[in-house]
Amino acid sequence: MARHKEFDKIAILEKAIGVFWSKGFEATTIQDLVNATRINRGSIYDTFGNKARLFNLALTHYQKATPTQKLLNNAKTANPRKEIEDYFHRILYLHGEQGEKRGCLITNSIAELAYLDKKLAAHFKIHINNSENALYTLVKRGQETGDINPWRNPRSLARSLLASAEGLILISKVDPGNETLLDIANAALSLLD
Amino acid sequence: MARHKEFDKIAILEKAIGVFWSKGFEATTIQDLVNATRINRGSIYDTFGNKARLFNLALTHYQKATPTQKLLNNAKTANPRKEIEDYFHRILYLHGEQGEKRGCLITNSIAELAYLDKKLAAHFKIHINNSENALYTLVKRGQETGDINPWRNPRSLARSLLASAEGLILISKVDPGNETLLDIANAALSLLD
DNA sequence: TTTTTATTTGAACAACCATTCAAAAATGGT
DNA sequence: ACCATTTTTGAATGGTTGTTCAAATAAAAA
Repeated sequence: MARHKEFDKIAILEKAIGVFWSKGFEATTIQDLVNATRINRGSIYDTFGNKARLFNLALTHYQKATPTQKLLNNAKTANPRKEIEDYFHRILYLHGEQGEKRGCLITNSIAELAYLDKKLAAHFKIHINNSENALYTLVKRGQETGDINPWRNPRSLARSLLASAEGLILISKVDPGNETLLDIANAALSLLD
Repeated sequence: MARHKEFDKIAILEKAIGVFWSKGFEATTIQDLVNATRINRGSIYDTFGNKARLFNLALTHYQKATPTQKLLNNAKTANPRKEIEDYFHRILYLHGEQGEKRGCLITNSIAELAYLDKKLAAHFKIHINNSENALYTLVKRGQETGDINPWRNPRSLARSLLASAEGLILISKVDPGNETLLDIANAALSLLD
């Protein structure tokens, strides 16, 4: 055995996420990543392969801490209506007035790369499907307990909730007032009544 | 006076739009634009300035042919409910099954560039505000004629319609089934009842 | 036809891109 | 202390980037 790595892979990955999140994949240069991570170019390649692979790892790691991930974790157990409300409130907190103005890394990447990169597109499709299914599970359960309007088609409702969330995140990038984002979230939630 | 230009500026601009639309701003190279337009690099610079200026012109020209532009033109005169329904139907036609899978140039550009380029961000903000205001005008008019649910706040409703449209366009990029996009549009339109 | 002015052309530019690699440095096991 | 193994380092790679420019070309005006 021999020498250990001097840095924490995950800490580096999280710094890389920050760069990709702000600048997008194409606009991010290896030099940007060197500056942000403060490790040598060679170490980046040695540890993460190349820019595309690092981006993939960044995406996957980023995903673990999103409102959507919490939705996935809680879909089968949590209070359905409250969980959907919390989902929107987390999004509002993240992208609202004092939150991020760089949108969501996944949403940004879908817009930038889904048409060009078939492998990434497949990854994004799975992510969107998972989100839809988590919302579907919650809606269905909420309709059974009577907390959610039982007359709406649960699949359609799940899809439109997700679209509202994505639209909200996109619109948050032009920095509208907080009331705008609140209106969007509340209108989406009003579909539960 | 002397020589005329051999090419049609607008025809060239539309070819450039196609490239930016498919690849985004950063991933598009001048060489891509040379290949697509079949005019010389020098002519591109002579006619359009530089990449950033050409992109601006492309955005502005693209905007003139969007569903949103039609909304802006008709907001004060058209049948309010029908115009909003047509807005979503045009989006469905453009981004649905046999439509574009590259999303909307403006939506894509917001995701890619709004956080990085303050000038573009201001441009996008105006565009979003105009869209919201057109929808607001239509909702208000529809509420007066009784075609649209008068109990909903017209400003909130306009905002959520726009968010649904943006979400629909984003989700269309992962190529879901047509029913998914239809569900989103119908749920948004159900807010008018 | 000649002059004048604009467009077209292709080569050239420096800067920057992602990536590679051999040498140097460092550490755990013997 | 020494060896084996890995990480770290910094320079170098070849290709591509956006942009410029002087010369060649073409056409309207004289």
